[in-house]
Amino acid sequence: MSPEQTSLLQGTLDLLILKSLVSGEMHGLGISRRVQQITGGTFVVKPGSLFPALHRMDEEGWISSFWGDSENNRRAKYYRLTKAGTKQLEVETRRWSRISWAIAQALEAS
Amino acid sequence: MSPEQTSLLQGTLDLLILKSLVSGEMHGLGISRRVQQITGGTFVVKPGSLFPALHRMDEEGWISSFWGDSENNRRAKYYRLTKAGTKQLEVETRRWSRISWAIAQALEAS
DNA sequence: ATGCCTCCTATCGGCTGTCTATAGGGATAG
DNA sequence: CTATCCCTATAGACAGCCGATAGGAGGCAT
Repeated sequence: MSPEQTSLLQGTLDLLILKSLVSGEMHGLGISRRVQQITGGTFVVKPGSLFPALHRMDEEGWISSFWGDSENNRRAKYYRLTKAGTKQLEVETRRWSRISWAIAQALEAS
Repeated sequence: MSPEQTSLLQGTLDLLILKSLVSGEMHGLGISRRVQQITGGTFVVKPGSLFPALHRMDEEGWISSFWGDSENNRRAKYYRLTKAGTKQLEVETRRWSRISWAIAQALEAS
């Protein structure tokens, strides 16, 4: 339906994952689907990008994980935002604001 | 004066360089200064990022270069947008629009 | 002329983080 | 029992930014 999908900019994946977890705990593929949804299909996060990121963020302490069962009755690892993760989301959101503001400035320049 | 300077997102450097050349040909350090200017000091492009990028873009045919003298009477390599570079600037601008739109969507999500 | 500072270009090694491709196990359907 | 999802996972490759470093050449003071 939306054939235009852009590859991620380095550094935006964490932001999108953190944001997608605000609405509640989710398992890996669920996060992937949610990212695709909230970005209007622009970003598609494939397993090879997703899992390394999740593990990294787990080690950073931004998310915590536990095994459970998916809605399709399969073993799935669920992830949840930690307090530190919520804080990190704010940091990255501010970072993004700075960046997008700066580039907008540049593109408006004479 | 502006202590907040963000490191570049991969993929945005080309856009900023192309854009800074719209206002006329410039030498390397001039481009660096101009990028800093049009982004309100948010992005600072250092030599280790700048010159590899310029050489890459030269090979791609987006910019052309020639030696000349700087305003301070030093040898400087000047860069100029090519036709292909102008087109590439449009491509990257559209790409950026898609990306920033998508992330804005994500951040507004409930 | 010597030495120092600024301007300008340039390269190298390292690192982060994404992508492609591949794998495998457990549930479910035919 | 076989195929097919669903879900997690890893390995290898690679692009591209960063810090550090180098060096030539002009200007200026001593």
